Amino acid sequence: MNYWLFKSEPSVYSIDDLKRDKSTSWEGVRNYQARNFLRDTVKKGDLVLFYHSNAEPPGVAGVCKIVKEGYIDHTAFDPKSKYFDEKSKKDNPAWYLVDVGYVQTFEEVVPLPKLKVTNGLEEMMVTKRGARLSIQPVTKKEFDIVMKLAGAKLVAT
DNA sequence: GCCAACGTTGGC
DNA sequence: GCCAACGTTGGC
Repeated sequence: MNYWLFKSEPSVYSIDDLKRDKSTSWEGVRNYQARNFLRDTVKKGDLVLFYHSNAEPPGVAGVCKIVKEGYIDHTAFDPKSKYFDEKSKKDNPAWYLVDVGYVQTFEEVVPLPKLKVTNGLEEMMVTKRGARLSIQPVTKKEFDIVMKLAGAKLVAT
C-alpha cells in the first residue's frame, strides 16, 4: 500500500465536491512525472491526502483513496474537451487517469505553514520550495503525522 | 496581483 | 543537445 498527496484547486474541485460525488476521475494531469505515477505506481486501495492548492489557507483538507488504477485518459483524444492534447494518440496514449473515492474531511485544513514546521515532515515534497508536482508520493510516517496534526483517525471504508 | 520556480518548446 | 523564451503553478 502506498500513500500520496494529490493537489487540487478547491475553486476547481474541492474535497466537498468529492464528498458530494462520492468518487471521481482525477482529470487534467498533464505532467509526465505525475503521469508516470498514475500509470505505473498508484494502486487500488492506496490512500491519498487531498491537498487544496491556491487556497486560503493552502493545506491538506482530507483523505481519499484510489478506487480504480491507471487507465487511458480519453479526454485527451476529444478536441472538444478542455483536456484535449493533440500529442496523445490512440495507439500511443500520453495521459492516464485514476479514480478516487471520498474517505473523510478534516475538521480543519492542516495548513501548509504547519506542515513546514512539523518534525518528521522535513522531507515531504509539498513542504519544499517550488514543489509543483501535483501527484506526490508520501511515506506512511508522513501520512500518519498529517493525520495526527488533523486530530483525525482514518475512517473505515 | 506579483513573481520565483519549474517544465516545455523550439531555434540553432 | 543546448539554452533562451515562454507558459504555468502556486505561495505569498
